Amino acid sequence: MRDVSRLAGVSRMTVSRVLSDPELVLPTTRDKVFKAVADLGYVPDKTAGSLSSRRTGFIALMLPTLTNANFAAVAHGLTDALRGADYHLLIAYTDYDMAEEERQLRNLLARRPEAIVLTGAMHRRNASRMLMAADVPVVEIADLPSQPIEHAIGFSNYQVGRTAARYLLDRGFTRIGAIAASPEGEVTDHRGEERMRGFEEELRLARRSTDGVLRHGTAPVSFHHGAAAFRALVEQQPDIEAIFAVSDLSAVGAVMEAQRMNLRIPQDISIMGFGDFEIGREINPALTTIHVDFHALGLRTGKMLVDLLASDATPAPSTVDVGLRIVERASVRDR
Amino acid sequence: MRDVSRLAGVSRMTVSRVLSDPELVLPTTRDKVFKAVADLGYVPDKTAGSLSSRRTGFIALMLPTLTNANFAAVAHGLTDALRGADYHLLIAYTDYDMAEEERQLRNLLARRPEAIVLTGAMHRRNASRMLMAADVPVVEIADLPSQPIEHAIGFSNYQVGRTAARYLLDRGFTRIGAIAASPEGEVTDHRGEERMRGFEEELRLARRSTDGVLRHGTAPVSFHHGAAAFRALVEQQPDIEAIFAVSDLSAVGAVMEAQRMNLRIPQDISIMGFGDFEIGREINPALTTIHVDFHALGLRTGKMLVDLLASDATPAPSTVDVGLRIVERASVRDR
DNA sequence: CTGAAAGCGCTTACAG
DNA sequence: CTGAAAGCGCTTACAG
Repeated sequence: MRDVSRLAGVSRMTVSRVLSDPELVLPTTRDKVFKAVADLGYVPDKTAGSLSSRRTGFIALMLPTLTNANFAAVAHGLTDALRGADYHLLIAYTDYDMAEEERQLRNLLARRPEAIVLTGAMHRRNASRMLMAADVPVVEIADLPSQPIEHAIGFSNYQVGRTAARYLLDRGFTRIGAIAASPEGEVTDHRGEERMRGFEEELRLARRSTDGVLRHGTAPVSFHHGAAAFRALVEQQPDIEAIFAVSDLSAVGAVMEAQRMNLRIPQDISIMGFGDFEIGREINPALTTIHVDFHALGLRTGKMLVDLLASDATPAPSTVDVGLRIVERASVRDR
Repeated sequence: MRDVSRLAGVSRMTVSRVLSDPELVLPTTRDKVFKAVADLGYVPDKTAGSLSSRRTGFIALMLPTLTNANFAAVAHGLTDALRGADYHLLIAYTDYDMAEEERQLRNLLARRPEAIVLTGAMHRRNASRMLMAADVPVVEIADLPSQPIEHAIGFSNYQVGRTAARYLLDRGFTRIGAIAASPEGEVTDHRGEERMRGFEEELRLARRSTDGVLRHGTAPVSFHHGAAAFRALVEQQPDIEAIFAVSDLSAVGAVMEAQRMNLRIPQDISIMGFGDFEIGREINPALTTIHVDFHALGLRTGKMLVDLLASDATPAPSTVDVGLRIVERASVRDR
């Protein structure tokens, strides 16, 4: 910046002004500065700017993984909302590991983000404490927590499970099952487990057996996991009629495994998933699923953040349920 | 930090030392400081530290998208290599948009990353200039450029295309096609187009017709894109025997569309893809594809960076070809 | 082993 | 409309 100011023949203060709010400066001065900036290829140092202005322009985003299309959609939505607002996303992912969440959070905090966005509901005691002490807006997304730290935008995974079970019950099935990862593994898919809890609860309320609800293998779920869990379930419960998979990923794997086992979907077994992944629309039969608009969730979070950060007031904590929607396709029939 | 030093009864300098290299400080002093840090929940401000030490600890990573499992694998690999090395990835994605690449690069540069990693080969003039002027190591990944800016770790998409065509020719097919997005769209998939170029070249060298090489629809490719392109190609060239899709995503879409059209894979048409995505292993028939180890690519990049940043010397630019490998599964047969 | 001084490259808050 | 001074929260480079 010193070089720029020398070349333009103005003070460093004037360079700073031209770069942050050109309107404040006389056009002739302004142009000299722009020319010097261009000639030198000068890019201002935001680290110094952040320290000085006490505004880093960082928004921290912590997700379990980037490999999941729905979480990626959240990141895209957030980016879209933030575009033009001059915030930079600081992305971290935990690989579904709570200890890693804590470690990452500390790293993130050291960068002094102006807001923190993370998947909600499950945090270690220490992580929660750090979050509360952070003194910046915290938004928990995706999973709606029973006790939000501050703001929350998401949906209830428990309701996903109940909705799925209700849907299958309404189709007239009586022998209903579900597949998910075992919560005993090295990593736990808390969101999937919540869906299972809701699913089982709805079955119990309908006085149906939960014997077909199978926790199998380790998280995170995948196509392959779904295939293996499906086979295990069908071997255990040969007369099962309808299955809910906690993710479209495992549901698609289940459909593929069914083909290999010469089971017809949905004539022999109905299958539904969760998440409305693109692949579910393309397979044969197309997958019935539960849809949550993750991109919109990210967008909404971003917009809320922009408003929040623009105002001086500290608004009351808010919780927004973005809801969910059953997408009926061909993989579930009426009994 | 001032609060910590007061509480511990030492100078701020001592606090700084305890936090960066505890060995330098007497155990009794050290413990007082640790206690004060814990009591206050103090997290050092890296923005200030960066400015002062002239080391931000940021490594910039710019990718076309986060939604692609292979690019996500690169990011994971990089993270894995950097774990413990106390670097923080600053991730940006361009959505396959060259203008956005330039904009993002400027944002990234303002954060003073200590190294820049980005997908190679295609950059705007301005972006290239900024990269050369950046005065930090630049690593181009995935796509091996003909004229690397500095370091490069990746593979040749042109070779992918040639390898695919060679493989199908060796199986004895004569009526061979390919599907990709049209480069005329709003965004261009340069990598896919390179694969197509290599594919066409190999066909030409074998004196085969390239009439079955179809560019259809807009990038980025997807399951749905593959389904549509496959249908279009088969309608144009009903006697096509074997097809290369520039991505497993479109290849899987093609297999699904074939099922809907009652075409048997591979008895009626053979299909192969690129990228070895998980879904390709699960579908029926399993997909023959070309595999590149993207996680290893990310790992290798990260390790190279750690070495590079640890040494004072400026090593000569290096180019590493990680190669590729055909994975034979059931979707291609011998003619 | 510990601390006082200077400074990183900006912006804030004044002053003129 | 422009500039000189002070300071953001750390680390570097000395000194003792």
